[in-house]
Amino acid sequence: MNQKIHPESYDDIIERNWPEGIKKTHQRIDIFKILYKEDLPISAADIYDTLIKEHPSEKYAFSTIYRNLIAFEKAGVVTKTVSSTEENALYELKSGKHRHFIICLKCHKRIPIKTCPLHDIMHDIEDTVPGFEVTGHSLEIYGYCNDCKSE
Amino acid sequence: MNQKIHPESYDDIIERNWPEGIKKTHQRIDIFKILYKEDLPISAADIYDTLIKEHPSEKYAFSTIYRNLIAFEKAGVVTKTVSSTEENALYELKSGKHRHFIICLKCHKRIPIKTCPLHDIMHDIEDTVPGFEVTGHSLEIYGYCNDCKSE
DNA sequence: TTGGTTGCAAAATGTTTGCATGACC
DNA sequence: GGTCATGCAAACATTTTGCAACCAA
Repeated sequence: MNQKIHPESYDDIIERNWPEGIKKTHQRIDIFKILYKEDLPISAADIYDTLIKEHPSEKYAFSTIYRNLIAFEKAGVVTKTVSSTEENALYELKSGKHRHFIICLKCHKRIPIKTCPLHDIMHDIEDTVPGFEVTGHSLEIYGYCNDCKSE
Repeated sequence: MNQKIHPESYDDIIERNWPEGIKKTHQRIDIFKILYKEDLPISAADIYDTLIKEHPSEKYAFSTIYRNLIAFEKAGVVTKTVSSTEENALYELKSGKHRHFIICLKCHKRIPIKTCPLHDIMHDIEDTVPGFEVTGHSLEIYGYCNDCKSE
């Protein structure tokens, strides 16, 4: 979602991706843009910091950020995740593509992996618990990245 | 770890499984027994409730529980997990066996699955990010259990 | 005896909520 | 203009920390 295809203004992008039934306020547009530009899961605090950095004259309340992340999530355009390497929740724009991360336990860098290792075996998993209807999964791979493993 | 092989007192079990370098206090022994008997990941609040139910005359502080869970974790006998279906951390005794759960999104029941779907493909995952040294992973399967899916 | 552990209270953290003001359609 | 969203402050829940009293080794 972060590849530049054509010179296209953010206004157009927002226009095409804006969720149904969510009123456009400048705060919501600002938050949406940050999520769009970031492409990686980020925390509410990250969003707040970016907001005040990009719009020093504006005011933003944490409650606004949280309320809107919840609103975006309910509208189906944002995914919330918790991770053992982070002490607070992370949010990302739902891009359509199913994605997992390989995460460095030292520097907490998150690298998306191209394919889902579980894609071909989801049915087998469902069979392991009779009557259970599987709808999804979460997966994180841990270890040490090239920069951190030497120490 | 919860199968009954021989009549064996908890004292013996504690004795054989007690971590190195951790002083035995009755609080720690009580917490350890609860984790041993429970076998599923439980929260600090669950442990507290069980403690005061099983030992109504004793006093326990949450700080003691948290401090000792951290101590057990550092000593390598307890695993802490965070989950998107729970708003607080869960703790379980490290049983040696690698385990994942299939979790109902409605009733939050956690059912261990017998095998690790990633077991045979961990090397492939490591190859997807050059230079990364994979040490572990977390996986949770979500859906609706037999009792909840009908509604 | 003595250093580690406990209970208590208070602090810290991340997140949510109540409410009056303000902004979007 | 009416309704919904915002900022602020306070509430909230979980977890952490400081400290004096206590207990296990």
